[in-house]
Amino acid sequence: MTWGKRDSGPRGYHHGNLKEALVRAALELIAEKGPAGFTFADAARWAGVSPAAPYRHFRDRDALIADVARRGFEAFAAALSKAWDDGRPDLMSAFDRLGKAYLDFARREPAYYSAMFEAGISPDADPQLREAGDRAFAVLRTAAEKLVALMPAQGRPPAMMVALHIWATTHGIASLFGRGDAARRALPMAPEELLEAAVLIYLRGLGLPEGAGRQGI
Amino acid sequence: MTWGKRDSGPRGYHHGNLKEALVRAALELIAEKGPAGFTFADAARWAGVSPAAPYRHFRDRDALIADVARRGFEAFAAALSKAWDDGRPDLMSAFDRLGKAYLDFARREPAYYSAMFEAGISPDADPQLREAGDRAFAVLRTAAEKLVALMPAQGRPPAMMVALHIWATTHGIASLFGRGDAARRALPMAPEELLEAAVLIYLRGLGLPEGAGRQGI
DNA sequence: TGTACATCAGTGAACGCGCGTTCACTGATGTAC
DNA sequence: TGTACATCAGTGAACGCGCGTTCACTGATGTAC
Repeated sequence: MTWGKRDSGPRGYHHGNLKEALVRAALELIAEKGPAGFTFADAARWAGVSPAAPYRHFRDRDALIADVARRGFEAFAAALSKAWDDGRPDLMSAFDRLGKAYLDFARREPAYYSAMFEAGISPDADPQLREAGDRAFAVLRTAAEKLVALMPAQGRPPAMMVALHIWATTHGIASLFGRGDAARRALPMAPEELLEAAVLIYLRGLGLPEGAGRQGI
Repeated sequence: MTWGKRDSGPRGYHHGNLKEALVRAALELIAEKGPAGFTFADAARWAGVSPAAPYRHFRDRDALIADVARRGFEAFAAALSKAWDDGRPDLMSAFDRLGKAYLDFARREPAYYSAMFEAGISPDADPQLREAGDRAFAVLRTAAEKLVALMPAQGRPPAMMVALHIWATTHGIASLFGRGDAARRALPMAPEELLEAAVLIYLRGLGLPEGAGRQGI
């Protein structure tokens, strides 16, 4: 993707799409310097616009970041949803894809991921933000439900708990090892392998019958 | 703890312990406003000293944060080590204590935890920082080794991997749910319970004989 | 189809502010003899 | 024990800078008739 500052041909007095441009500026700048390392004025400069212009679209810097986070959650939910694909062709491989999609998103979109989880904005600040976040989590939760349903009815663990376990482990791996930035720990294996092994062990621990959820079973 | 700005009696021209005071100031301010939300000048003001004074002790703001992170890792290693207590009286309860100590540290010392994991400073920047970090991780790793040693020799998983799994899960829970600050997700159970359940399931999945590592076995 | 007008989305200059950093300085402390 | 001197750890004033924010303004766009 090559979002230039002026890639949409000649512009006049009006930018035409400043709101979008500011969001892109924020993403660029967060990716470059971290969520705390960019300013409102920076974003305006990046978009090629006067420092007063952003105020037409966002109340302040936090509102801009919140909007970035919201979009991030939406993209995240879409990516997870696509990977999960309703559990096709079989639960286990869908589950595997889901984890990889999670790590992939964190690595490919570190700016979104930062805005979503590390920028210190509360999900309760904005209902739309919260909804988008909930929608992303709902994918994990649905997957956990399908998985739990494979198990014998008695002794089934709560799907919510399973979803939270998977989320925490994946988020932990992503934030400790799975990012492009420096400040990340080195690993003796790929984050994807680490995650896959963790999930396999965990699911075995849940008592999921070996081979359950595999195609043909 | 009540670290006042001038709690050590009357001071003269010399502060006497400015380096320590600056570290405390950083902790206070990080806890208040996040790792990005404090400035060198802020720290000086907090310590009751002119804005030029900190330069006698730290090259710049990053050096101060790195020092805070190093001390954090040292305190962290000590806390984990104490909780682990060489696996006494039995491995499973020591393991349980270890996880709780981890979460407890993240909650009780959010400023340290932020500086260690979220301030964006690379562990490679400073050898002492790296060593302190390694020492903390070594506790987890030792615990994982002892645990793995309980298993039959063939099919033993690598202790390193087990340590990384536990670390990632615990870090994930701590950073998603286990902190005092806002911007954290709500949970239908205590982070400690969530972690304990995750570890139990995981260990079962590793094929650890039920009851192994319990006292009397 | 033209035209008058309202609204929208930018400008650019200005402001007060706090930050990081440097500098010559000075009071306090430690040490050699 | 006293004194001269070196070193240490602060001061305080100053600088240039970029930020956030406001303001009256103006060019561009949309719409009623």
